[in-house]
Amino acid sequence: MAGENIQFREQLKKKGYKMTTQRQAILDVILQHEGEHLSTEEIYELVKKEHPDIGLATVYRTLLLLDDMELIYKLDFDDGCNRYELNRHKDDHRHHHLICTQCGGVEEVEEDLLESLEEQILKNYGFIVLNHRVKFYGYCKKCSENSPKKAGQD
Amino acid sequence: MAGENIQFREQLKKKGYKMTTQRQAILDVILQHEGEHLSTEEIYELVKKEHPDIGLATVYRTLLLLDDMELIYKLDFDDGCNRYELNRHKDDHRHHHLICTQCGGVEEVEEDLLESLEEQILKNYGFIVLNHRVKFYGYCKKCSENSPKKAGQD
DNA sequence: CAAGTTATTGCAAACTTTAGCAGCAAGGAT
DNA sequence: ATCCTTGCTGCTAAAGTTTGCAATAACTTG
Repeated sequence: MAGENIQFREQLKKKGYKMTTQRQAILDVILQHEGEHLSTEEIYELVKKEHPDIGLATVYRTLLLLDDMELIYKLDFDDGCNRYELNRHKDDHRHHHLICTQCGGVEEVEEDLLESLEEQILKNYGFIVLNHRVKFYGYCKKCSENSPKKAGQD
Repeated sequence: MAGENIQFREQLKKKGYKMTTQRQAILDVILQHEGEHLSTEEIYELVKKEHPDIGLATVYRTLLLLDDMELIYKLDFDDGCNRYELNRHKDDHRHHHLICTQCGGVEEVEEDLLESLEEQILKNYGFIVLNHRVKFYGYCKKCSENSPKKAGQD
């Protein structure tokens, strides 16, 4: 759990950003609530317990930053607000997400296997791929063993 | 192109909803602009040309409805607004998006090439993939020919 | 085709997220 | 430890999206 903090500091420094008590506090809350899909407002309320003076805008900005750094991952459950989840596989952005449309759970896949696709994209479209975001929707093992329904979306 | 209209009417009836001139007008605009990733505001402006009295909230609600029915798909390009695209290939896997971090432009890739990855996911994780969302971030042809800068993120 | 039922609309207010700005604080250098 | 540069914060306003409600329009039934 301390690993994320150190890594966070290093990534910030590398990009010329600064570590602040607010950012620390927000990351702490996220780490303490690993596994929950907290919304921005929920994170704001939790952070306020220790830091009552923090501004909501700061929470929004920090979450954006953490998402950029891929320390957290923005989820879209179509419930009218942004929700985030801790991303345990830090600097390696080469992983994908499996989103179960039944239970809402999110798993991660280590395999990448997109190199050939990216080469083809460069060849056919002249587009240089620097990064990617891949989400697979379907049924996780548990749910598919129980009761498969119909497909869901982003 | 008329197929979508008939299909839309039938789906509405099946769910006990009603066809209205507003819904018709909004669907028409989307059909007429297939291939563009229109935002809610853009759709609103286009619809207003023929139906000046339509309310913005109606456009929001109708797009939500069309998204529920999977006649359109909501896209998240992180540009601060909802964008939608027509869903031509129902049940079919969809194309990928190339997002230029320099100019913000969005292209589409027709190739899929994810079957082998999805098989591997089923084998290793027991996860049944029904659909996927793939975004590639980088430099489009034009931007990379001009001035390649530094890497961008989601 | 008129009447009744009920979903839908437009408006406005509420809510969520982003942007601009002046003062503040973090990190590096002295 | 102090100064200095520059990013960061909190506030507020604006932009984007959703919700509540009374009036309206669409489908059903007779």
